[in-house]
Amino acid sequence: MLVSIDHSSSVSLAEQIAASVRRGLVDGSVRKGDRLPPARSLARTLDINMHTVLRGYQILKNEHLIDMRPGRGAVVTADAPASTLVTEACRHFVALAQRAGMSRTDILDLLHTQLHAATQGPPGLD
Amino acid sequence: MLVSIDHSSSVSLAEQIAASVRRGLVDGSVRKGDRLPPARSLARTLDINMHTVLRGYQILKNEHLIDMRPGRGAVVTADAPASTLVTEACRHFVALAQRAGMSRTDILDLLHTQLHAATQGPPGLD
DNA sequence: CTACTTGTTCGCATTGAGCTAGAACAACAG
DNA sequence: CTGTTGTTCTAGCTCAATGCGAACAAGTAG
Repeated sequence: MLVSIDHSSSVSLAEQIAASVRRGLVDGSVRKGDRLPPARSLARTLDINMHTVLRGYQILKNEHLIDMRPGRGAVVTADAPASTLVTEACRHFVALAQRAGMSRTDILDLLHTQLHAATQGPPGLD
Repeated sequence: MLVSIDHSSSVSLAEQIAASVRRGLVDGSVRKGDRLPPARSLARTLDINMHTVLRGYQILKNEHLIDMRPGRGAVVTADAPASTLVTEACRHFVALAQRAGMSRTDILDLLHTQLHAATQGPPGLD
C-alpha cells in the first residue's frame, strides 16, 4: 500500500492517511485481515509525528474499517472493497450536500426521493 | 432569506453564510437581481464581525453567484446554482449501493454513519 | 516470568486558519 | 455635498492541527 501525504494540502494529514488506506481498500492493495504499518514506523517513513498517524488510524476505526489494539497494531476489518466504494460515494454526497447548505432533513429527503426513483427503474445488475 | 449560523459547527462562519445564500437560491427565496443585506447590518444581526460576512460574500463572488461594489452592495447575478451536482452525487451513491446489494435500511444506516462522521469535531454534538 | 512491540493517554509548545476589532479609503446613490 | 457600502490595512485573539516527549496498558514472543 502506498501512503503519501501533501503538506501543502488543505486536507489534514490525518485525513490524508485515512484516505490512503481507503484507496488501498478500493484498489485491492489492502485487504481484510491485513495489518497496517505501526504508527511509529509509518510516522518515521513519512517524517511526521506518530500521533498524527494514529489520528488518521482513529478516523478509520470510527468508520469501522480497522480494529486497533496495543501490542497487536491496526488490523483491517472491512468487509468488501465494494462497500468502501459505496462509502466513498456517500461521503462525497454528504460533503457536497452540506456545502450546499442542506440540512440533515434536506439530505434525507433527497435520498428518499432518489431511492423511490431508483426502485422504479430497471435492475442494474450487469 | 434566512441566514442562520452555528458557532459550534466545524464549518467556518463565512462558509455558513455563503451556504445560506446558496440554499436561498435553491429554494427560491433568493433570486437573480436580489440584493443581499449590507455586510454591516447582517453582521449586527448575527452578532458577528463585518469582515466575516464580507468573507462569506467573497466566497459567493468567487463562484460568480453575486457581484459586489462599494456603495451598491452585493447583488445576485446568477440563477439557482448547480444543485444538480448534489442530486447527481446522491444518484451515484444510490446506484452504487444498490448494485452492491445493499438494502434500503443499509443505505440509510450508511448515510447516518457518514452524517455523524461528518459532524464530528468539537465534542458534544448530537 | 521477562523483554519487546504497539496502541493509549497525558501534558505542553508551535503553527496557521478563522474571527474579531478598529480605522481609513474608494465607489456609488440620493 | 452627505450617507451608504464594499475594500483594504494592521493588529490581536482563539482554536484546531501538528509536533514532541513521556509514561502507561495490552498484546506478542522468548
